[in-house]
Amino acid sequence: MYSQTAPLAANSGRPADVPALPLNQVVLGDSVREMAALPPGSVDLVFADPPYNLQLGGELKRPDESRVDAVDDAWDQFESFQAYDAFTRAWLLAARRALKPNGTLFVIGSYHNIFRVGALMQDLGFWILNDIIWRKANPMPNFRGRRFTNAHETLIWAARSADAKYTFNYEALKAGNDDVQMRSDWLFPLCTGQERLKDAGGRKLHPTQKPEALIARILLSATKPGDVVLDPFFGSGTTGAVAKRLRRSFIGIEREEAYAEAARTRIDAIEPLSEEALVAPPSAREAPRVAFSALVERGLVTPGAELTDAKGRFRAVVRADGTISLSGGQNVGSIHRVGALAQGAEACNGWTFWHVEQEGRRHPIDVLRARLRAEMGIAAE
Amino acid sequence: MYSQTAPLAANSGRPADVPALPLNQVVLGDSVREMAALPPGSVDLVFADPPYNLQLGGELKRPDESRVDAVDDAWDQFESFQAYDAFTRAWLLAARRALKPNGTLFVIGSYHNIFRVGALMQDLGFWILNDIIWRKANPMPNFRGRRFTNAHETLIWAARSADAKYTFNYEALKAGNDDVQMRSDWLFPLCTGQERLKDAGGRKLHPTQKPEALIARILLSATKPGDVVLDPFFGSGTTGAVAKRLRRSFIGIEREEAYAEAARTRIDAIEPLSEEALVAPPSAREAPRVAFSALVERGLVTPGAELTDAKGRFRAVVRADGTISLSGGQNVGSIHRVGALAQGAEACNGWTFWHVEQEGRRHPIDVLRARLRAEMGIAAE
DNA sequence: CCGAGTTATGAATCCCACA
DNA sequence: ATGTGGGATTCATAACTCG
Repeated sequence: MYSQTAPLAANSGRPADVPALPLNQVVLGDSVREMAALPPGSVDLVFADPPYNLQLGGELKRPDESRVDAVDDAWDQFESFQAYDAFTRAWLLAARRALKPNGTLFVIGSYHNIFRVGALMQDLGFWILNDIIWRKANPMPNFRGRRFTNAHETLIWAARSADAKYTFNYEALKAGNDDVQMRSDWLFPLCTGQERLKDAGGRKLHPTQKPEALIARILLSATKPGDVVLDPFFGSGTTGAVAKRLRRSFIGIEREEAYAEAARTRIDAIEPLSEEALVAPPSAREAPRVAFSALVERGLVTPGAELTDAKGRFRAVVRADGTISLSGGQNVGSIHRVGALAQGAEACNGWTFWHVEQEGRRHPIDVLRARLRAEMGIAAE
Repeated sequence: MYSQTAPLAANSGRPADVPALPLNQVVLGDSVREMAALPPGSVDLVFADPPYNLQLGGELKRPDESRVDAVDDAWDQFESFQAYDAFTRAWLLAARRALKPNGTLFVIGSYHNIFRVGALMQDLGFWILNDIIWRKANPMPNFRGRRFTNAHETLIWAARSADAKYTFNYEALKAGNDDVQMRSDWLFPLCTGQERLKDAGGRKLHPTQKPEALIARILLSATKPGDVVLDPFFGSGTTGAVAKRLRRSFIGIEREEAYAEAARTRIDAIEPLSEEALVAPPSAREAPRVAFSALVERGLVTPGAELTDAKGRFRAVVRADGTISLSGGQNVGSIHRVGALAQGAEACNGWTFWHVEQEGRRHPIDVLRARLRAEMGIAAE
């Protein structure tokens, strides 16, 4: 198919009764059955993005009355937790069989399914190395204001067994991360824009296409060039596209012909990176965003403290939850809103409007924010 | 102990055979037994930081450090996990019994135990609302360089059942977060420095003392002042200290006398915040209902007045009974229904959709409602 | 061509008081 | 318990429109 460092080695020297690996192919079929057809102990990494079993109720609308396009596909419907567990157990066992003794497994999921998956992994003897958080830079908001914005997904990284000598490219990751260790929380945007595959009607081809950057981080962390990556829920083929670009081999299993075909076309168009390009590029850092409540929580401002504007005309009291209340009224809200209310303005930057008196001097609360940012330093991203 | 909004109410009016709540006390004893001794349906929130390295009858090893022969490996793990699951199931059931029907539960854990806890919670009927990531600003590095820096812990927030009407202080959290929704990833530093309790020898008193800021975020999110918070693994008493400061009641259960005693001393020294620093900011949801007809009756809008949408595309006339009629048709109904009809939408918030022109300016009728609410508020005093 | 304004959308377990 | 209807609710990003 395309030049690889070691694809042939993976198939050479096998006995006549052991099937060949379908390297760099999209296999149409059931995950468990097709994994069972692979030679045991033959893949270096499994990346699995199984159905999440979302259990959605009715339809959900945005405040502007537009309808949220829910994941209501048949493949995400399970009768019960018991049925989901049986499904999970079956594919985990098949994946474990396909893994080399020193291979590792990544699974991604949400709170709907990840706890069940993780517990079953432990039951089956997988050895968890890390849980990893994909922090979404641009998650969908919670439209009804009834929960925290669901702004992350969870990955579990596990070795086939506790004593495995697994691959972890520690030095490369650290070098690409401004020379500090790669943490267990990763920040990436959703897969949108040009990267998102569209069908003939211009609609998204697959409801849950993952960003290539996320898969790239995984392959760069836990595989070497030429390694074999198995994805039993191939979908739109992101794993294959990234594997080809990073000069890894892949095996994709996908049940739906439409997805499999789209994935083949997608992967064919990929040009593998040059050998020397396969070093992790340094990641850029962002200015940390700090909320006023963080200042209160951290004790840089104490609840009950008084805020004033620069000239001392308006006064407000800091509350424990990070809101403030305007003196002489019952107006309570954010530093920005209350600042706007005080002035009768439509908007206000509370960070520069409000001041605190500390150590005999009055200074804007923005100074405290700067101090907190400095304290948080590297970790804030 | 200290002034609370409602501690007495929680114990009043109970039948003679129902035990009193040990409010604002540290109970020395076993979590499951002491929770079973509480009256059922009596607490608003449970915060649990369960151990994951229990030595149950010598059977259970630390999940992350057990080094056993490969031969016994799987069996031993199974035994260990089974014991841990039994322990988890027992305390989750006891906590569920102690919770009010609309109460919620927070559990914190790491990849060693959180998957088992989460799966069991689902099995027992808890309804997961969010999983929340505590991102550590200053995590301990991975010294061996064999894994990602373990830079977070996971919290699970769950209601007692799927149909519960749980407390979530959405508006306050948003206002304290620069007016954007609070996300599921929270950044806090570890508990260090002055906050960290020390024993007589100057060593840390408790191995897993949580930062007060983390607990404060939880209580401010999911409880009201005066609510009862139960912590079955009280340890150094962080939950009690934060509850007292935020004027919530607490019940702490701790097995080890040394921790219980240290917690009591710690909590006694806490001074509750002022009421002003804690009163909930007004939320639109909880604002007193004002009917549009009340505006007409009070003369803030006169019958016959014309309403338009923001851009003047739709017009309606106000009727004496508080209904409106769409111009150019015979549609009559509430401001909401007619607004929906005008746009061909399923629903519409008439308060923000319809505008009136008064004193030469066009503003939403919600402004008039706010004015009436203010008048009523003054009249009520 | 550029900038401002508008529209579209993403793995979502998303209301609640009252009759 | 079930149905009805008032009315509360969104953030980041990309694409598109228009002047």
